[in-house]
Amino acid sequence: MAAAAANEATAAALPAVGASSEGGAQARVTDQIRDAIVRGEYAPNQRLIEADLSAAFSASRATVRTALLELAGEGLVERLPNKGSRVRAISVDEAIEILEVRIGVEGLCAAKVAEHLTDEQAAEFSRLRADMVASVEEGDLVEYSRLNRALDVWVRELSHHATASDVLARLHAQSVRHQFRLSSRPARAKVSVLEHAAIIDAILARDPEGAERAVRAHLLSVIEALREVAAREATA
Amino acid sequence: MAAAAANEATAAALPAVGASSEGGAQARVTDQIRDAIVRGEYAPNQRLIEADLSAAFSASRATVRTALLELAGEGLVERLPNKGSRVRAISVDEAIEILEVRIGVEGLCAAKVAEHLTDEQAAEFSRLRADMVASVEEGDLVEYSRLNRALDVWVRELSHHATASDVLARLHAQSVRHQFRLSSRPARAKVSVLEHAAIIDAILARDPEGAERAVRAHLLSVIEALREVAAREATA
DNA sequence: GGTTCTAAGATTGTAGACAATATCGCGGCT
DNA sequence: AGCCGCGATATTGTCTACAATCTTAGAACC
Repeated sequence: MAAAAANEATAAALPAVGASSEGGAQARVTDQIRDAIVRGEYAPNQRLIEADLSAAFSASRATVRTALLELAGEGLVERLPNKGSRVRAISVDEAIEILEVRIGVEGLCAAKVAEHLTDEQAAEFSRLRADMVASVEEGDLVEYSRLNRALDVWVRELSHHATASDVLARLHAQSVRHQFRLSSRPARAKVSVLEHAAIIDAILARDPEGAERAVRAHLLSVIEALREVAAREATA
Repeated sequence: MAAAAANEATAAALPAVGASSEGGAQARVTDQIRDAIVRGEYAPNQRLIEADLSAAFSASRATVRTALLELAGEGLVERLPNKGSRVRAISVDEAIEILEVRIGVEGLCAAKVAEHLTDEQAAEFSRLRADMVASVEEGDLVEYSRLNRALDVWVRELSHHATASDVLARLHAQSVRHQFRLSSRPARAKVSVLEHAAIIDAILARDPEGAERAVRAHLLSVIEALREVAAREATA
């Protein structure tokens, strides 16, 4: 069941890559390795030996190789020429860099959504907003985390901005591990939900610049929180 | 000479991929195909048949295949499962999308540069600014275009922001063809040089927000120009 | 005449073997 | 004892052959 949830999350994060249901050994192995990395089954910096993966997933080395190339393109795997592949480790500094880039790109998406919002979409956003507030009040952090991702995905989708979506999908996939560290802190959720509400409010008000500002404020806050957590961990 | 210039531009745009000088057939073929695409030797949407490329570059099909995977990761090649690869065509709409994303990311880079500017860097930027103005006054469009790219690369480098640099490199590689359409218009250069000067001025003033605004203004202007050119071409 | 089935051709996907390269440990030398 | 070179091993890079899949052309049929 946990595996199914992880699968779902990954599929939602990278819809462009291709349906994971079928399409030959190629896509299957790629998806399996990706899931294993995202779920943490393979640790950061762990070497990914083609022969081992080949045996583990019962596919030829050529297939595994193709999968690794693909994942390298997504930024999940690092390939050192003649030295092999390994799980790319994202340091806290890199995670912050990713968030900084997301400010601009996600801000753009939010602005686009605010600009072209239909009434039905507005209703959906209102509902999502209410659900997020409720989940935090009830202390249901996993539900809140789920809604969180849903908001991200919606904004991406409704922006109808393929380029931005691609960039965000790639960045998001890389920083899944760090997202996780924050999402489990109740105090963090209380702050975060207000910021998310502000984003939705700006979108509902059909205010592109306001949405952009709200996204920026939220991500800056996430950066700050990440810095704090990192500092605390360093001293501990 | 034109070929050498194109080569240089590509190498500068994607320094992370690896030195093109050596490193096995792998990198060589990848670079050759990339150059061929960027230079327009292979037209957009043209099919890239592995066997053909294999013969053309005297490498095995596996090597070509790996190269195509790599290029797909860079967004230059489109891979349709079981149907082959082709040169990815960037429509005007997509080019505009790319520019919109660049607003945020390049703005971030410019802000970072403005924030951490050293005196030597400031001197270099001043010189570049003067050179740009001079090249436009003399009507030397190819020189101006070169300085243009130099400014972009410098800002990326000096931002010390690996994530943003990667994203920008990828986006830039895809839109080379459209850049080209604008750079050859003298009227455009006269406007563009003012905007570039404004960006440099903000950086020299060590004003991060100003730099971000200047970048945004410039790229919005580029978008507008691209729309105009596209509209003119459509009616013609 | 048009449509659909079929078969041949073209092209990609997969597999396994071999070559090239890097890594690591051991023995000899200083 | 420490360092350097050298060989053994592990791993990736490359090649060739074969299988699967898609595309296209032609013939049979309605």
